[in-house]
This record gives sequence, structure tokens and C-alpha cells, in this order.
Amino acid sequence: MTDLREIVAAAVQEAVVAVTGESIPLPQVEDPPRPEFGDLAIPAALELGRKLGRPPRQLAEELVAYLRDRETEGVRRWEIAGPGYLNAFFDRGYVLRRLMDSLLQSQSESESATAMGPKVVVEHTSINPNKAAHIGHLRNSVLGDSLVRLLRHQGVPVEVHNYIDDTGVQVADVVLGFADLMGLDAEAVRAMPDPFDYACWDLYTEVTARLKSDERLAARRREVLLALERGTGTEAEVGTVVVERIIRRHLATMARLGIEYDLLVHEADIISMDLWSAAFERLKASEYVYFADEGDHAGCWMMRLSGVAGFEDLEQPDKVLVRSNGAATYVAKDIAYHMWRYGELENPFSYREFDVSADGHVTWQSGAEGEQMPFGGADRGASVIDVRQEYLQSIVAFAVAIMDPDGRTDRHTHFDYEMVALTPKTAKTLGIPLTSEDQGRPFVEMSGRRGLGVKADDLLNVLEERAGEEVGKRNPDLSDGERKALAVQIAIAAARYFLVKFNRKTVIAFDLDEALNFEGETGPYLQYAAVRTSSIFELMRQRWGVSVEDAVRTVLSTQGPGGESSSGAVSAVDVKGELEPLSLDQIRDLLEEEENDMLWVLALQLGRFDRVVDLAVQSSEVSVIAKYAFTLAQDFNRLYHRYPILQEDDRTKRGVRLLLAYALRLRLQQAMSLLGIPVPERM
RNA sequence: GCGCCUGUAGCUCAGUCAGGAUAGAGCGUCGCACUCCGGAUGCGAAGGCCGCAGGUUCGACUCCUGCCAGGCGCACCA
Repeated sequence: MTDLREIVAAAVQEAVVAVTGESIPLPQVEDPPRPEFGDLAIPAALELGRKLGRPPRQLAEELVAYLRDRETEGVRRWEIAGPGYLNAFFDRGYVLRRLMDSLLQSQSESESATAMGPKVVVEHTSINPNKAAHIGHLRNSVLGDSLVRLLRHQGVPVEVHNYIDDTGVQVADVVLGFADLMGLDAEAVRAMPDPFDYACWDLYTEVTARLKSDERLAARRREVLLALERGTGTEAEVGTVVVERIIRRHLATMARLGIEYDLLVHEADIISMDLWSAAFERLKASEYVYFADEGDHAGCWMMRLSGVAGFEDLEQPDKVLVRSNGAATYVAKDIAYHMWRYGELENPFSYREFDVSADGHVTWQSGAEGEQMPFGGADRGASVIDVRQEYLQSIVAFAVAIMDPDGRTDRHTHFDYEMVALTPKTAKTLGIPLTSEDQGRPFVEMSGRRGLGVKADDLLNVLEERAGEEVGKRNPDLSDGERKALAVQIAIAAARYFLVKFNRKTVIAFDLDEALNFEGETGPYLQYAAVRTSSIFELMRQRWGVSVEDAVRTVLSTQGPGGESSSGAVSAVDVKGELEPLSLDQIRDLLEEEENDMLWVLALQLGRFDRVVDLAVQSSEVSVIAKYAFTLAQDFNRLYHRYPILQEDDRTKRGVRLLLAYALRLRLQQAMSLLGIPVPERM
């Protein structure tokens, strides 16, 4: 079904040709700021007037005269306003009818839809496996997971990767802590009680602090790092246990928010399975990779970036890929991973199951042994990584582009976002010590190294507790189990919404009070609106003995747009005279009454759903969905007070309001599901 | 120093990419609301030289230039 906007734009385009003889591209269509300016506004005459040296207003008169002589689908009348806008006013009955039809249709389609087309890999989370996840990591995972949901909604096959950096100094530091500070071996570390990631959080901070002054410990760190890289010895054993246990904790934390992964890629495997050496062979053949014989980087293999667009202003643009001691850098390993991800290297991995979730989803991990699986080899992909890694990621993207036989530069995207920081006030209330320098700042960056941050599980625990209190107050009849289950859903909503409501270039200065608020622009507000729609429908079923689906079918059971009888599924059922089929004229007349402008505004809002999803995907901006969902919920809550459904006696009013409430619930639920926010039965 | 990002109401943010009609939300403050489909709600009020200065334009929060302020990045760390 063609969008009405396109139809209107095409009509104006045709009018321009007819009136002026000028051919123009499809004109821009805007949403007018106020209802009296109609439903769509086209500023074409403004632009054209300047180009032709004619008064825009006069030009607009001629265009409108032309348009008024003809039928444009869905348009009831044209007007001119302001400096020369063309304002189109829809046939409100027709548009609502059309909206309902497409909703019912998309509902039945989505049930049978299977993903088609080239595969896309989305990599997110990728937390260093040496400590508990904090709320900054949560922003990454929630953004990444929402992106995955958006793409899947659009029918794109998505594979979710979580890159595990298990060879770096971060892991070495914690291993050092266990081995030297605590004197534990692998078995003892394996036997430690949970929360293991919390223990590592503290240990990591302690080791970092001691390393500053303890020369002997610093020397030991180099030994541990070497042992980890070789993969042999007791320290390597401890390292394996630490990584495995921490990842299980990370996945458990993310599972609380409904976030799952298809594949964990271990960085250690990239070396041990010779993925790096294969990548290196390919890279060496490139004009961009060379061996440095002299200078600061003597003995290193370098990537040549001087003269490459985007790197030209750097003092030393070239980047080390292989250190003079022969070890590959992080960027080098990341490049190898990306080349494999996009099918430019043969697959060296086998795969084992890492975990199976409650709903049966399997998370696999790379390794030397196991099964063959069709992972990697994607056509396109995105890596969700915070903006501080922009420089490194641009190198990775550059390498992907030069290794692509087709020379594509757009197949890999760095989905960048700003960090989550703490307001000094929140840090203080959480008992986190700050330097006097920090206290003067607008916000304080979280740091695993300094142990400075709010752990993800702590936030979720506090949210669940708070939600539990509220639920208990409102629903004293619920059992403990029911109350907890509800509190979990509300906590998910609060956390996820809070992390996506800001656009990704905004530094979130985390404020605990704000995050714990369940009123206003929050996840629970969305849930509340959805729950209210459901409870209206439930009450209707009790009073009238009719499901909302049957009720909607009844109201729609006359003819569809264009006069013919619409989709066969639509037929009336017995609703005991509480509802009746409504004609297009009845719906239109009702919606055109001024007191029903708010209903009409909601109908228009509902019609924007697909465009909003497109915009969110194109701009990689999840906040667009969050704002849209909030607007829907807000519209509904306003309507709820002004336009009762069950208590309305007029059956025309009742019917139209029911249609809108039904459409709203559907769209709101869809938007919430894109954000990973559950819709409770009650709350 | 160079590069990137940000600056909008007391606070936290939309709107800037595609210039246009009276710049919008939430929180906070003050006041109010249904014997009614749920008050995690709704309604109203107060609160804005859209960082500053130029420029382009019929028209600038939006584009361009300069400046000011804040953040981040520019490792043989990841």
C-alpha cells in the first residue's frame, strides 16, 4: 500500500509541472505544527517561487486551483496558508479506515514473517571479562539489543555477536590478584561463591592501586600477561576460570533485561586458531601495510594511514599492527575478526554451546573443538562501541573497506554512543569517594580500574525493590511471587527506557533519583498506558461478552475504502447491540467535529509508525522509538480522561474511540517490544 | 597543539541532518480534577536574547565564519 504522503507529494509534483512547466523532484512533505494547517503541508511553492522569481503565494493559488479540480486519494480539501504553504486536509474517515486495515493486515503478516535477504551482524556488549558490568555497559547492550530488534522487525536476518577480549591486561590484573594477593589456584577460584563478578570488581581496583607503588607486582604482571598469551601454566588456568565465570555473570545480568547473544567470539581464538596469521598474510599484500625499519616504530608492522582521508591531521597517523616483539595489537586482532565476520577469511572456528536460556535460545562460543555452524560471512554489520573508540574503529572500518573486493565503504558501521557518567551528587550518595577535582566537574566518568561506577545488577536490584513497593501498595491482593514477577517487568522498563530516551551523542549524567522515578517520561509510564487499554478491553469482555478483536471487526464490518467490501476477515458478530457497524461517512463526520481533534491527532500519530521505525534504523537512533512510544502513551492517557468508551452511550462515538484504543494498543505494544520493554497484564 | 562532539526553561532533555507558520516534553515549584473504563493519571500557571558576535536568506534554534565554555580522542593499553 502506497503511503498517503507519497500520493500527496506526487499530486503536487504533477500540479507543478502542469502549472509552471518546471519539472521538480518529489516535493518535501511536512507535518504541520497545528491542526488548522491541515494534515500535511507542502512548502513547494516557497522554494519554487524563489527559483522562478514569482510571489510564492500567487504560485500556491495556481497550484491549489489545479489540485482542487482533481481527485487526490485520501484528500478532502486543499488550502493555502502562511507565506504559501499548500495544506492538505485528509478525509478522516477514509484515513482511519485505511489505518485499521493496514494494522490488521500487518498483524497477520508479522506472525508468519521470516527473515529474508543478506545477513547482518550486530556486535554489542563486549565487556572486558574481568569485573562486573556497570551501567555504562548496560547502555551499550540495551542500544545494541534495540538495534537488533529494529532490524528483525524489518525482516533483516541478524546475528548477534559478543566479542570477548580475554587476552588483555585487564584479565591479567585480576589473575594477578587471585594468584599473588590471595594465593588462590584455578580450583579455588572456581569454588568461590557468587557474585563472582563483584569480587573481581573489588580485586581489580585493589590490584590497580597497588601496581602504582609496587614494583615487584608490576614485574609479576608482565609474567602473568605472557603466561596468558601462551595459554600455559597455572596463571593461564586461573585466567580461563575468571573469563568463563565473568562471562556467565555478564550474560546473566543481560538476560535480566531480555538480552541474548548468538555467538561469543574469543579474542584468544583469533590468535590460536590462526585467524590473525591468515588476516596478516592478506594485509601484507596491501599497499597500506609495511614493515618499519627505522624510527619510533622500528621493528613493527604498520598500517599506513598518512594521506588517508580522515587521518591526515594526525601527527603520527600510521598505526602499529604487530609490535616489535611479534605480538599483534588489539586493533590487528579486531581487524582479523571483522574480516572473518564479513566473509573475507575462511572460517577456522568450531563452535560449542555456551549456554541455553530459559526459552531455549542457544548462545554459542568459538573454539578449537565442536560443531560447524554457519556463523560469520555477513554482508553488512555494526559494532556498538562507545565513542571514545572512534579513532580505533575508524581504522578497523578502513581495513574492512580495503579488504573488500568490491571496495565498499559502507558495509561496516561503528554504532557510536556517548558514555554514562555519574553526577557528583549521585556518586556521593552512593558513597563513592571523589577527588576534589572530580567534585568540580559536571559529571564523573565511570572507571572499572578505579572501581568507580554503579554496577548493573545493583541498579536492577534497586529498581526491582522500588517497583515491588509500588506494586504492593496498589495491588495488596497479589501473592509474593506475582508481585515480584511484576516488579521485574517494571524494573526492565525503567532501566531500558532510561538508557534509550537520550540520543546517543548525549553523555548520560546518571542521576539515581531520576532513574528510580516511575512517573513522567519513563518506561513504567508506557506500561501503564498499555495496561489501561487492556483493562478497558477486559472490562468490555466481562460486560458485553465480546472480545476486542470481535468488537473491532463489528465496527469495521461495512465497506472499506473505495467502496468495495474490505478484507474477508472482517465480519460482524453479535455484540448485543452495544456496538454497530460504522460507515465511512459516520466516522468522517465524527472525526471532523472540533471536539474530536484529539482523536484525529492520535490517528495521524499512529499512521507514522513505519516511518518512525525507518528513521530510527537509518539514523541508528533508538531514542526516536522511545520518544514515539512516549507520545503514543501520552496521547492515550489524555484521551482516557476525555473520551470514555464503555461509558459512552452514543454508539458512533463509542465505536470510533474503540478503534483508536485498539490501534493504539497494537502500536504501543509493538514500539515497546522494539525497545525490549515487556507489557504487563496489570500493574 | 590538532581532530571530533556538545551548549535550548531552575534541572534533565527533544527539535538542528532536509531553514519556514505561536520553540516542545519530563522533572521540580504553585494551583486544580472525575461517586464515573485504574491518580504510576489528567488539566492549568509560572519559567526561554535557543552560549556570544558576524554573515547568507523574503525568512535562521536550524546553514557558513569567528569566538567563548564543557567533554572526549590523538599508545608497541584494550
